[in-house]
Amino acid sequence: MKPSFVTTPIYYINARPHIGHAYTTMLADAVARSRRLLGDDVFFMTGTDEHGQKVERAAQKAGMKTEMFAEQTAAHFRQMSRDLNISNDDFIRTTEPRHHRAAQEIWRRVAANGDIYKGEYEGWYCTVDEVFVPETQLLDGKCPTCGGKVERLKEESYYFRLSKYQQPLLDFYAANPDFLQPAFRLNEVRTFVEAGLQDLSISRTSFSWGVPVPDDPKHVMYVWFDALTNYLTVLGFGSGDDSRVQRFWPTVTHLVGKEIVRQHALYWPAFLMSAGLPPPHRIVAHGWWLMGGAKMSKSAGNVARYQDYVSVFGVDALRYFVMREMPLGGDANFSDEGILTRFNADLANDLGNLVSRATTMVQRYCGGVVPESNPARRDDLDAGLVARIDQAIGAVVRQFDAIQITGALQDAWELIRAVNQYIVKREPWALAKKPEQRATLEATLYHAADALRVTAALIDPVMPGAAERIRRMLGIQQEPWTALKAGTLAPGTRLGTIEPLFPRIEKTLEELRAMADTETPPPDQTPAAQPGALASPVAPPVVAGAAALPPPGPPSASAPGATADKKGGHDEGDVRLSIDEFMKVELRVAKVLEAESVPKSKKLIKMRVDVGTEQRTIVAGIAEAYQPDQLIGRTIVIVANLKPAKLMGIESNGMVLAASVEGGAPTLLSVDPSMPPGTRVR
RNA sequence: CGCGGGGUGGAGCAGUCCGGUAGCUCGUUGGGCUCAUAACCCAAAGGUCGGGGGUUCAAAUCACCCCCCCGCAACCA
Repeated sequence: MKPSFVTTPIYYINARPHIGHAYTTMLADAVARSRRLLGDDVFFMTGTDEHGQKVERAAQKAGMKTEMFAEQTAAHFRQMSRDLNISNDDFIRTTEPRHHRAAQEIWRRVAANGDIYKGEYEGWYCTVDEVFVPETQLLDGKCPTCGGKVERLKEESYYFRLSKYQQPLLDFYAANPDFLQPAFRLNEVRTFVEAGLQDLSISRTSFSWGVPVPDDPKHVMYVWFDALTNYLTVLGFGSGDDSRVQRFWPTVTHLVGKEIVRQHALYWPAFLMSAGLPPPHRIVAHGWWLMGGAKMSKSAGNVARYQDYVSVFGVDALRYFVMREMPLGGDANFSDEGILTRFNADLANDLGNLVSRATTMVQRYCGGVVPESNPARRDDLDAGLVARIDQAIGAVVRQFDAIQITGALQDAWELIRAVNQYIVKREPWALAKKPEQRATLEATLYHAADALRVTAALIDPVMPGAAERIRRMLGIQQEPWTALKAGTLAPGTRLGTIEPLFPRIEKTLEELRAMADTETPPPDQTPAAQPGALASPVAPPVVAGAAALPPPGPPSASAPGATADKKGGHDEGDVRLSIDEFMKVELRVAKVLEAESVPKSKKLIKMRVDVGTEQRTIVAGIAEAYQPDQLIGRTIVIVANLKPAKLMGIESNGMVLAASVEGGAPTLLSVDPSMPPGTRVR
């Protein structure tokens, strides 16, 4: 058997899993399942990336031991694999001893090759916040977040000689044009490499939550050096038994989001080359899910939870939707309308209804036993369908092989439509009334059932639950794609219990939206991914509705989502301010004296304003809505006692008040020009 | 000239590399059928392929110019 290693990225545990994580994982699962059906010996992994200062901090903030915190958040990702019916063979956590051993072994090999040297990482360090602050963000030499002092700090750090691999990488790309898909991504990476590579800082001493550097334990490995090696850890690298490394490396398909292409297509091959290992065979970069055309973000309140869609539509339907809707590489829109339409049109009307009508007729006209189709008596219609089935098998398998899952599903659905056409042309319900047509009736039902068998096999990687249910209805077992062809369903097979595969969802979007206002299920409730166990009559909780739906009118855009978020999330109780707290904010009337746009900036306008006692400079992000000339002479409201901030190198002393819809253009607040500058607003 | 993606019937997309009848799903309209989940099947309407000139016998597709969206980066205090 041909070895095939399939990976998701390991997910950083600073956030709960959302639709983006779910997508990568479902995509990888579909790839892994298709490889198995193609006869490959598959090893499929996913996992969590748990090291780094952010995790250490988050744990402190939560008042937990870092180990406990990591354990707890990693569990959400483990749960995600179960919820989504993921067939992973391993789940790696970078905090596991086996991973520490593997990462250290890679380090040693890279070091032995002379590619690691000790240097100094130098930068401005804020002792209060305990972070390095980029030079450009400094304010008067002070920390922009806390206003505290920063000091020039040199931290001892190990460096990886990435620069040495510039030419080897370029040679590798040239020799392996299919290494990264889609192809235009490889162009981007190549351009980046050609621009020249800096050596990479790969250790830190300023925190300790990481993999200790061999022979120098005050250092821990920094970000990607540690994380990327997980792909070898799961193969047993560094464990003393490298049989699986031998077998599966480098026949790997790394599924990644477009935001981490550089790490996988550049750092990772360089690390491997240095360690004397071959680079990975294939990296596949997918795009992002947009919500109502906009990027998902917590502040916009439009982060989709995969759980909501699973609870309303079922795992298979969610898997189908994302695979069908997003062609590889590009971005796509995630919307309630989209998934509802796909569900009813493709799953219920086309596939579900076909299964229903075909099995019902076998039940009714043939006593629930698959009849026979005499090859000698087949006519053109039969032969056409048989050919059509074989053609679909070839096309779908080819598409899966190229990871064109959207196309594979399109081809599978063309078959489904062809079967529906075949049934209508044959009119088995009419044949059943004429005893002399018995043979034709049986042939028709045989071919319809046979087509269902093939359909189940073809959708298996994307909808394993639905595929299995179709097989149970037909009374058959899973079969590999390698032997898949039309006409091999055994006559005499007794059907199982017939059940609706994907019952139509008659609810309107409004009703689905309304559900978004009901309670979120308790996070730990585990409805063990029942394939097709659709929305029970009991309130199927929360479609991310309000959040996911594109705003019909601007003003309410993000509000419902934010509300839902609060309800489902952890509210800290009463967030309202006391009057004293509010009075700390010093709002004052100001008059704009001068205004000019900040060069090279898109949004910023620099203004000189009169605040009564003094004049000061304020930078505001309103250039998309106002010309500088329009501002001069206006009487506006500013926050006068805000800490200064540096924007595009200009220090801003205060903040202009403006109303703005999420993502929309701001409208300045103004007061009657008769109010003198400096007047307090309260 | 910062980097990149995109603009194709009402909606969402494919086609663009390798020029030659503009394709798919949803929606709309009319018809057929009654096995099936008010499903299925057939047919029709609906497009200056963002704009402009250019190359060509022929341009959605190639080269050039322009317009407009959307990301990313640097700047939403």
